[in-house]
Formats: sequence, structure tokens, C-alpha cells
Amino acid sequence: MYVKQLATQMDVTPETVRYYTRVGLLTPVRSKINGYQEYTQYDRRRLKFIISARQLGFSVKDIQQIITQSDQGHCPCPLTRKLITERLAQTEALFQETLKLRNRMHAAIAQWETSPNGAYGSDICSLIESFVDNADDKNGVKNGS
Amino acid sequence: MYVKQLATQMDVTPETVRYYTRVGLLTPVRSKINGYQEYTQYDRRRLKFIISARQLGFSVKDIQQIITQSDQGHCPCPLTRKLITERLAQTEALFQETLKLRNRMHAAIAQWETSPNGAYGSDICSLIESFVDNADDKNGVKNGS
DNA sequence: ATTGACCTGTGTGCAACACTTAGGTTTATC
DNA sequence: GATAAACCTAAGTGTTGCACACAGGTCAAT
Repeated sequence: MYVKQLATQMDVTPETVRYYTRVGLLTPVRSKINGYQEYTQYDRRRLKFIISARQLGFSVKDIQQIITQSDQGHCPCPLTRKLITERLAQTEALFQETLKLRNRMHAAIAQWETSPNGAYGSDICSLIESFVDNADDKNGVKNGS
Repeated sequence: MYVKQLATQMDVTPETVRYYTRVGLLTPVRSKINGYQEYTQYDRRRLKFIISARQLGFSVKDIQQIITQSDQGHCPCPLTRKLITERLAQTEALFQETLKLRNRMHAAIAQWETSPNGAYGSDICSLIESFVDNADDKNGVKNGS
């Protein structure tokens, strides 16, 4: 099958399939008749795998490593376990950062609801410059109201 | 003052200062004696503003808009209010995505704790392929244990 | 033969910088 | 005066995972 067909089947764009092909995750054969990339059931399984792995937070490079291991006949599971703990730490960090940002934004909006538009002197934007971040213990899981 | 001094004062890297300069947020004057960029107190205030705005989730382009408004004598506060609601929506979306990803990862790790390493046939990585996402109502705020 | 839908490779854009390269300047030291 | 250390410059590249544009070749149907 050709790019579009595979992409449609797996609900991704042809560009995504081409991208995975470029970085070596998919290995289609080039048709001798027209030079098109021909994907097999093998590629379909791989693509499915890639999509599953991406859903679990693995990067494309992670997946490259895992597939390489597997292709070399080694069991990639220990590697998988190791990588996911790294990715989980990253995700946790991102989660906390995003949470804090969200809290700051909410706080700013709340503060600004009762603020007039730029009544103070020579500021660039008085709202932003007058915002004071009360970065307390309201860590957002428990709401701080 | 030169790049490094300003950067050190404001606790960012010289590259960051150069970047803001390249995109026009800072407007140093070029020294006639050696061609170096000379930053003034004005730039220092601007940089401080930029850092505050970035902390509130504004993009560099947002800040460009806000500063442009301000430079043209218009009050940027309405724009600021509008932009932050957009950014908040984005942040909220990112937050939810990250939360879901984190839950999936936790679920996978939990599932894999009792799973053997690749005992099943012709898989690429049995752990990943055998993971079933129970995307239930455990949306993570209330824990699902 | 023409149209439209498909395919190809290559290159660019995104966000916000970090890092590298290759070189010029200044200051201090020997 | 030579040299080294620390600073500065511009321009280019890398990061992530694709999306999109370009210019053109291929194929099925009308």
C-alpha cells in the first residue's frame, strides 16, 4: 500500500508517515515500477506500535532505541521500563510547571478584575508590572478559594 | 552596559538578551568605539517587563504586540486582558493533556510491575503492545486508587 | 487527452532560546 | 611587547514532531 492508504488506515497524516520513514522507523520498499514507497503489513504493525508508544509519552528517539533493540533480537522491555521512568519524571515536571503557570494566570486575572486600565505613570503595561505573585502553598490540587 | 552585565543582573543568559534584541524587544545602541551593544536603564526595565510577562505565560509575540501598543501611546491593558485569556485556555488544554498523559504513564507502569519481560511471541515490545489504556473517569484530580 | 487525485523529494516554518564557529576587543599580567 | 583570559560580535545550526508549500511525475477514469 502507499502512504495515503496507510496513513488513513491508522488515522495519521501522510506527512507523519513520511516523517517516521525519514527517521528510519518505517522501512517501505520502493516500487520498481513508479518509485513510490510501498508499505507492508509489517510497516502497519510498526506504525501501530509507534502510535501506542507515543501515546505513552515516549519520544521518537526512544522508539528508535526500542525498535533497534528489538530488531537486534534483544528484549527491549528493560529499556522500556527505564525510559518510561525518565519520561514520567519529565512529564511530572511539566505537569507541575503547567500547574504553577495556570495558578499564576488565574491569580493575575483575578487581581486584574478589580484593576483599572493603566492609570499609573510611565509603565509599559501597568497590569503586568503591578502583578504580584503570591506564590503561596495553594498548589492547585486543593483549590485555594 | 554590555550584554553580559545586563544578563547577569537580570539572571538570564546573554543569549536570551541577544535573542530579545534580535526580535526587536530590546533596542541597545551600538558603541561607536568598538561596535558592542550598549544597553541602558531603559532596556533593563524592558527586560524586567519581558521576564514578568513570560512568567505569566505570554509568548514573545504577545509581548511584541503589547510593547508596540505601549510605544504607540495606546494603553495595552485591554490587549493584555484579551491575550491572557487566550493563553490561559492554551495552558488549561496543555494542563489537561499532561494530566492525561501522566495518568496513562502511571497506569502503564502499574500494569507493567506485574508483567514479565517480553514472553509473548513476535512483538516489538510486549509491554507497550499489551498495555490497555483504561481511560476511565479517573481524571487524576481525585486519585483513582 | 485531460482532469483530478495521488505520489515523489526537498526545503521551510514553528518556539524560544542554547550552542558552536570564527573572529575582533579589552584588560591584565609577565 | 607578547600573550592569555574574558569579553564582545554575527551568523549559523540544533532542539521536537511534525505541517505545509513547491515543483513536478504517475495513475485511473472520463
